[in-house]
Amino acid sequence: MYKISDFSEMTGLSKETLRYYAEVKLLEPAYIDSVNKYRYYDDGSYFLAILLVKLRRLGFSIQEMIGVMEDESFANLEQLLLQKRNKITMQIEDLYLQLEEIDEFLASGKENDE
Amino acid sequence: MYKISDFSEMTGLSKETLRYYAEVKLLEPAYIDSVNKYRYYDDGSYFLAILLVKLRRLGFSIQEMIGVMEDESFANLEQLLLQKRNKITMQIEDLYLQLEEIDEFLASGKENDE
DNA sequence: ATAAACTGTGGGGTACACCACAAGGTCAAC
DNA sequence: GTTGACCTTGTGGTGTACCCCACAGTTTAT
Repeated sequence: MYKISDFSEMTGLSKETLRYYAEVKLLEPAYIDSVNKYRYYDDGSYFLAILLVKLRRLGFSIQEMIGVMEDESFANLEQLLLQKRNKITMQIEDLYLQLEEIDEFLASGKENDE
Repeated sequence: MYKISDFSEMTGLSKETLRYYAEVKLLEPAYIDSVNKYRYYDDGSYFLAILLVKLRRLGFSIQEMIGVMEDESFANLEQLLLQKRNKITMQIEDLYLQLEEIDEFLASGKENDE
């Protein structure tokens, strides 16, 4: 069982982030001392935390990560990853459209200059 | 001179947005009645508002738009558009990296499954 | 003159993902 | 057993780009 500071160092998640994740029920401590309210994490928490760190790097939002964690078997993880893939693909398309619009704007500017 | 409601309809910017743009000094009314504090916009405002609507569609943030408006001659508009283009290009690259990471994650998941 | 329609300011709220205190209780080490 | 490091909760703040509401003053039309 690790106290929050140790666990923070192990995972790279700040203490505030860990408290926040507990608050939003994204990653709840394995055990909370009923007397002093200290949060204790275990190796299972560690596994989950590492997964969260990865997902965060992949651009998952808190809500999306909660979606992942809700399914304890992670049977849907692949599905969710594919969904995320699609989202990103759409974002890329949107950005390409913005690029095109900027290029059009630039082109129209040139015309007016001449 | 147009009152805020008329100007809102002309430009497609909501009254709240117009007040907000005035507050952040992005688009200030041409004239403010010193007695009743009514905001009045003119055709110059209209030209600027239309530009803002366009820039907004191009993904410009408020700060970026303020950057555009600070230069009354718009001599730097092209530069700023090119900068924005670069930003978007970088965002696209980041998203591609995320895609790759997801693909790697998916691939590693497959391995573990078998 | 009066009512409807308009305007202003000020304040609060939204979503996101935390960070930064402060005040008070607790634990570990010596 | 005391000191210092640690933990808790609670509150407030960050930045973005607004929206919404109440209350009060103003203008416009009849």
